[in-house]
Amino acid sequence: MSKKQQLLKAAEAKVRTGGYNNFSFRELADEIGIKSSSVHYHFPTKADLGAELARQYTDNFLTNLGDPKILIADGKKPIEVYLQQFQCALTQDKKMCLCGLLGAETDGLPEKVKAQTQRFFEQNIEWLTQAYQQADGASEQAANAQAIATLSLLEGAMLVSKAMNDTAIFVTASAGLLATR
Amino acid sequence: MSKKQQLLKAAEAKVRTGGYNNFSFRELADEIGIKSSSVHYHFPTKADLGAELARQYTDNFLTNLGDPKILIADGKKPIEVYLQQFQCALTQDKKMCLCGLLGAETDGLPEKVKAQTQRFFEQNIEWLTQAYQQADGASEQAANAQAIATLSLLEGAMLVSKAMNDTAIFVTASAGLLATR
DNA sequence: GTCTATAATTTGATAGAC
DNA sequence: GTCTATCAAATTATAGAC
Repeated sequence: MSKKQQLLKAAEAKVRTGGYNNFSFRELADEIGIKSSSVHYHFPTKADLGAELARQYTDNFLTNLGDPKILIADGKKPIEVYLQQFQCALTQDKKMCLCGLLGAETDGLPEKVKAQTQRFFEQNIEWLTQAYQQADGASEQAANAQAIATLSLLEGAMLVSKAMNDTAIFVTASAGLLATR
Repeated sequence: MSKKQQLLKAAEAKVRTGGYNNFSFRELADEIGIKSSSVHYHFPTKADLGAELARQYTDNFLTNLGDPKILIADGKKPIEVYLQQFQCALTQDKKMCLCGLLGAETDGLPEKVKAQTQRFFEQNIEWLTQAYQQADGASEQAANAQAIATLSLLEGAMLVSKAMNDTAIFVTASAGLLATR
């Protein structure tokens, strides 16, 4: 892995633990064995690093999800896949969603970090809207409303699970999403 | 208002904007016209201030809610009252829930701040559990699960609304809570 | 790409006078 | 309760050598 990717990986862990103000260039540099001045070679400013972090996180998240249409064609339920991805982020990494945390502190972020964070939510709502339209045959308006509710529930479930240090909370909170109606 | 309360008020605005690491004693002191060293008279350490902030926020939040039993006796629906309180926090203050933000960054917080943040969630789940039991006649187990889902949905709805800078998101996300079933 | 060196600022905190 | 003075450490960032 390139030094740049190592830096982003280290930063992701810090931000997902305590937010954008919870890491410094020196800490990241120490972790991967270079000097803080070298970090500025890869990322001129902290805002640049934060924006790239949110950008990659969003792209990876959506890539891992795949296309709702293809999931259905493969006999999978998109909402189950989506829920599973959130649950893995919480139970495997034992950390909050990166963009969930950044979104909560959005008004305290540099412009370019805020913009990339917002993109995460836009694209997730778009994905979920398509999923609900194609799986349930819902109208676009109804699917969009369901998408917003689902995204909110899952981000909130992660947040409450973290706050109470109990991953069972996530399972309980999200159980309703899978209920057949 | 005492200097101590003024400090807490200033700190609340900062934390609800950008998290626990988004304020300094100097900034707070400047805002209310004293020196940073005087802040240490009121709060020995930053963790002390943070813990007191979360403590008061939780107590005020629950006091404003009132007793679910009495709300029902007054002909009000507890869940509507609860939702309204979250919505006001978002639309009037234009800020995230204090403990929502602190909860998301819980692993980056001093122990005593974490403890007070956790208390917010415990007491909110307790309140909602009682509300669901008394309003819907649900079993304690079912009411508890509904409580967790409702709290998660509302914290998440605030988070997503903030991230997308659109309060309509909150309304859409929470609309399902009021649906008569 | 990485280093040394350094600058300018901020931060949490303390000692002691008034 | 608030102040002045001060501290040690941390932070973001830059200049220039290798």
